[in-house]
Amino acid sequence: MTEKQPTIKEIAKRLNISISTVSRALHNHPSIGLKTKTLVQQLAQKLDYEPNQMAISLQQRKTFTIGVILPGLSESFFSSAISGIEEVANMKGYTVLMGQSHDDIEREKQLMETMKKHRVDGLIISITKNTKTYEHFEFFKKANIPVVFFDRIPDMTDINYVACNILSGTMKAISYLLKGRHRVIGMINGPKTLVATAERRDGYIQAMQKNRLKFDPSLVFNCDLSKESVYEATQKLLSHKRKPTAIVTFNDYVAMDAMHYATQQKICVNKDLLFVSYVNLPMLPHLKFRPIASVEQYPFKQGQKAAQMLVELLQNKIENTEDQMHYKIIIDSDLVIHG
Amino acid sequence: MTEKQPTIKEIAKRLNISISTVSRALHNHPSIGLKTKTLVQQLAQKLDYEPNQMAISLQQRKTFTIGVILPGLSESFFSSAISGIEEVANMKGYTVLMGQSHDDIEREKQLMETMKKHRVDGLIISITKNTKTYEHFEFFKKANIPVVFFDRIPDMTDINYVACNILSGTMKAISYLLKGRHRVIGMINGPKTLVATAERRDGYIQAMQKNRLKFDPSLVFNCDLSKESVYEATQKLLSHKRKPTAIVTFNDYVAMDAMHYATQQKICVNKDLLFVSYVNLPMLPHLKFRPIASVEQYPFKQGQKAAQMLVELLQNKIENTEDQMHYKIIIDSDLVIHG
DNA sequence: TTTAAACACACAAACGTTTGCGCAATTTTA
DNA sequence: TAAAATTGCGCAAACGTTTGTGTGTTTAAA
Repeated sequence: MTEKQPTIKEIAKRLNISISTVSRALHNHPSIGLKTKTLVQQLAQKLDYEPNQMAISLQQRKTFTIGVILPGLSESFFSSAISGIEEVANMKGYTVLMGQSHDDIEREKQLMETMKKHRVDGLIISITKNTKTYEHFEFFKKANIPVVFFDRIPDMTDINYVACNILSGTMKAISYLLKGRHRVIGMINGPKTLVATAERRDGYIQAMQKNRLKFDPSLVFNCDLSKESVYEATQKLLSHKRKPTAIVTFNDYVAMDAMHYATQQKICVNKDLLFVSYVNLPMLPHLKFRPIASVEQYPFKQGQKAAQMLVELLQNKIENTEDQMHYKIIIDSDLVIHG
Repeated sequence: MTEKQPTIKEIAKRLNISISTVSRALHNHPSIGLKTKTLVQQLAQKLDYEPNQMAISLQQRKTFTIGVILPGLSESFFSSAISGIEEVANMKGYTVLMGQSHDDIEREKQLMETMKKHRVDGLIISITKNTKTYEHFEFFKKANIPVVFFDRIPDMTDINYVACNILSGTMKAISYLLKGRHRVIGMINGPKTLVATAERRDGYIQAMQKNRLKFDPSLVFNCDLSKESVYEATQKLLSHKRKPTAIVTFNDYVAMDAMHYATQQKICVNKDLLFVSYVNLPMLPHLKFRPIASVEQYPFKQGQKAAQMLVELLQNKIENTEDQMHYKIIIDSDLVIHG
């Protein structure tokens, strides 16, 4: 019953040959005779031999494991993203060690410790919406293990990241509304800690400038993505002296909450008040009240890109240890109209 | 720049003491003097020393890692589940190695190989909807690494699993409809490979028996969960000689597809035709057409239970290697009425 | 003062691999 | 036929830990 997992030592003993020969035989090393080679391979097969990755990792100082830290898989954005990551990671021979921060900084730090203990070769991380201090990232830098930031990127220089072009996405969203003759457009933006929040704002501003319209900063409110803060922001917009006919929200969840609140206030959503948001949830077409358009950010593709980037960093690392080069990928977003 | 990660050997050298002393000092071993102990710990702190889990795992023949294989994180059921798993796993000091099978058997097998290579201490798996052969699970059994099946469990004896009481959930669902005077109830069931499919059927039968009503097998159709097959099943039900006034579907996604199809056929969903389903997606209240009730399966809780079970197995393993005991947990489901 | 504990530490083996080097036996070349 | 090259394999070190056993001091008991 309690058979131990077979080792190459075991195989060596049974075949009366040395461990090194077994090792080489299993790797098809040219200096091993065909006869012993097949002998070894057959026995290995028979015993269900599977190399011990721990031993290999120790010896090679490489674990073929990448860490992935995301805020939470419950958001479809992130679950798609991790699928993209996993796909290319596995293709390249890496396994993913996963962790969810649940937007808790302490948890984020703790996860990073675990990842370090487990000697992940690299890390992909989408930071907490509250992360303001970045020392825990410095640790990784010092330890010389590459980090790719993903979607939610910190306000640091000298980092690798892949993100979505929120600015242009926002411009598309605003322009779409402007074409629809909307002149008073509210915005429920995200937490100020996120660069994506700033980008939304900038996009709004630039879109207005491009159309030679004046940007009214009193029309944009920040929220922390909680239902309550969304309600509050919505309320403020609804009672604004310039009553908006359309609102751009940080993402679809925010939009849903805002629409809920507006409906309660007897506002006829999608008639008197339009919403445009981000993420473009797959569920959108099935919703009762839905944003009229949503900025698609291609999370799966972003995940793939991030993983590709990391793998590349992992390979370049061997040659140039002193490189100060940093990869930055910004993928395009598109406005998807749901009519 | 390219500083190597510090090791206890490094610490030992700098302090001119032996490796073993450093190791024990870091573990607060009583046989180390207070002076050296603090000396070591301070230096370790200063160097950002983090023990190399690979070396530890090799030495202890234990990785403190558990594998989790799920069909796909895009379904909120599974993303909740993995959150539950991760929560207790982390609490107990384990890290999770994650993989998605995407309902592909080959991928499932491949993932299990990877997990074996990485010497996970245990495995939690929710099998593919197509998995019919079970040899790859035998490997794990032989290797003596515990497996906990989760939600989608194979039709095997001598396994550990946690699942949801689908039978009673179904009975609740059917009873609810019967109370609403529905007498012709259709069922769009899942793939026959899943036990959960059989349980739904049995639940239907038993609920009818309990109410002294005749069960009509011609009212239940199987589908493979794809949109097309759902449409087909719906079509068959709609053209059934006994036209159903309510349909129980395998899960909310199936319900959504079925409702979509029915709507296209000019059926007034939720008036002429009611739906009841399973999973109880968080999005449900926001949908345009939604099942009138859905069986909540508490995926997060199930995940927690599964992880707890695995951890327990991991601990018992030390003492009784020959135990043939198997844990089975069946958690209750509830019918949530959405009115 | 002698003897026995108690203390604080060092040595070395082991976990399962990979890999540079060495060495004998065989084959090829001169 | 002798020298050189090739073939096929073994030895041993190394990766970073943990831990059983040994050993030299100091302290306490007799």
